[in-house]
Amino acid sequence: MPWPEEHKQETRERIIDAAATALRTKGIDGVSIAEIMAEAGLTHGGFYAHFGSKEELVGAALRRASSQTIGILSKNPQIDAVIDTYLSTGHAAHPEIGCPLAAMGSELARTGGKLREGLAGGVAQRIEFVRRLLPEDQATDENATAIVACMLGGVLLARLVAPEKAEPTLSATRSLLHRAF
Amino acid sequence: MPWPEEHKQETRERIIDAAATALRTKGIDGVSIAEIMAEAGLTHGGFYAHFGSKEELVGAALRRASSQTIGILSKNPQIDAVIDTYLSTGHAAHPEIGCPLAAMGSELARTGGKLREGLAGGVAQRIEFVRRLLPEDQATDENATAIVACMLGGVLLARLVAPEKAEPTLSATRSLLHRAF
DNA sequence: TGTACATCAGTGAACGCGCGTTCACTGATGTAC
DNA sequence: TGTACATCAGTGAACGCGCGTTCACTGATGTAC
Repeated sequence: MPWPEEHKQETRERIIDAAATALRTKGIDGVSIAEIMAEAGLTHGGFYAHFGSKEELVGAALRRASSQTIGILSKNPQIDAVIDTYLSTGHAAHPEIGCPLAAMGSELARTGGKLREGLAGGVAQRIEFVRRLLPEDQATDENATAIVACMLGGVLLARLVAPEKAEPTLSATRSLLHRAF
Repeated sequence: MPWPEEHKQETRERIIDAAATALRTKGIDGVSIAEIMAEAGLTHGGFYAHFGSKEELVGAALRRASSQTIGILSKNPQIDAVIDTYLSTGHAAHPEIGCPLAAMGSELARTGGKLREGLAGGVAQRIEFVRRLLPEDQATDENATAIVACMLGGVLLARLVAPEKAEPTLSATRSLLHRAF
């Protein structure tokens, strides 16, 4: 083989990373393949040597972004810390490295096909992650689901209000969740 | 004047209504001016006699959709009823007649300019609406904000999970909010 | 060790297509005589 | 009352443009001798 075995795989990873960032910044329709490839240091023509379609890349980037988010939240595996990290000013201000559901949720809710399936799996994983952090007598699917929903809504709303209202919005949602659990 | 005074205004209203529905169904980038005009029974060429740009129409449609949502929620002006109506299966299943923040939230969070300003106003109105419904000792901006955030997140998450998990997701969020207020 | 070669990751021009926007035109309407 | 007219809401062809996708080609690389 004329090229090092892992070379193509590394390029693929670089494209996925670029896509994971760009998609969360500009949305699925807001970013072009050419833009993502340029970000990865390539030209757009080579794209289809790595992925069958834009949708396939979006799926891979979504999984990557989900893993990153759970990874960050896992650094402090306590329910209060997870709530505070997710509902932090930093997260609200930086969708490009944050939760893909908060960054692209309403677009994702509209998609069908393979994207949809991967999505449901990612959400289930997220809920399970939260459930395991709850005290034993509260560790239900129901409670974990409600927490994930409220965290998601808190960050999304913080991004929708006027900038000076972002932190109060996050704080209000944190208070509600801390009071409830 | 060769045409009845109110004729053009009525056409404009029809376009806004068509846009308010189409945008919530397919998103801002997912729907074209031609599509909206056809839905209103017109051809695309006439669009610019009514609006200066697509963005201007989106702004008008957003205000329309927000009013519709508050209108529906106002039918039962009690906090428990509002929570149950917003977090209902019907709302989750019908974004096209529901809350525009839940239907287009992540796209809207990315917009700038005039759309952004109108948005912040709409959200503030929503929070104020909820605050007035709270019992006097709880009627704070903070509490109302947290409730709006959680309702928004609950519906969005219900649309992201597998269909059979939608109702449990809504129910879990309703429980949390009823317990907290 | 040095060179010719086969491989294939990446390049860049090109393709149809649908979009937002523009504009010359049409034809339904109320008004003036 | 009937007719010619001015108005302007709406039509439909056309425009640039950027998109996802395709494909013939290039050139950097490891291998065989």
